[in-house]
Amino acid sequence: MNTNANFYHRVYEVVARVPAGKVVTYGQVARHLGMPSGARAVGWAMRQCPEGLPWHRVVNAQGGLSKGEHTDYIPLQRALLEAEGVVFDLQGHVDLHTFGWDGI
DNA sequence: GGGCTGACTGACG
DNA sequence: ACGTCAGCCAGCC
Repeated sequence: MNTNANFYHRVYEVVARVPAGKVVTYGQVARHLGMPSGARAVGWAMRQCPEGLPWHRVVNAQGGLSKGEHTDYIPLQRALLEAEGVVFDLQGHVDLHTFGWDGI
């Protein structure tokens, strides 16, 4: 197993396994890695923004990048998710009950 | 070794 | 529903 892999590497593994049209939350990924409260650490890993990684499938617990420090990538993420079939509501967030990937 | 920052989350008023 | 505080983990100075 890749248990020896670094924390951020595991994050990329999980995100890369997220199917198109589905989204996962930082806390969900963190929880999967064994850190239920390590959502910030996951966010730090995402901040690296490695190419080839579907970072747009990673959203916050609200179902979107609603508001925060870096909001410039929100419209980009929304465009990418919509291209995969994800639907945003009038509030600008995704329904995690429908598009939330429970295969994690 | 100590402190600060950050693509977060949950709880409280 | 909204604004604010504290907690959490990894990396960097």
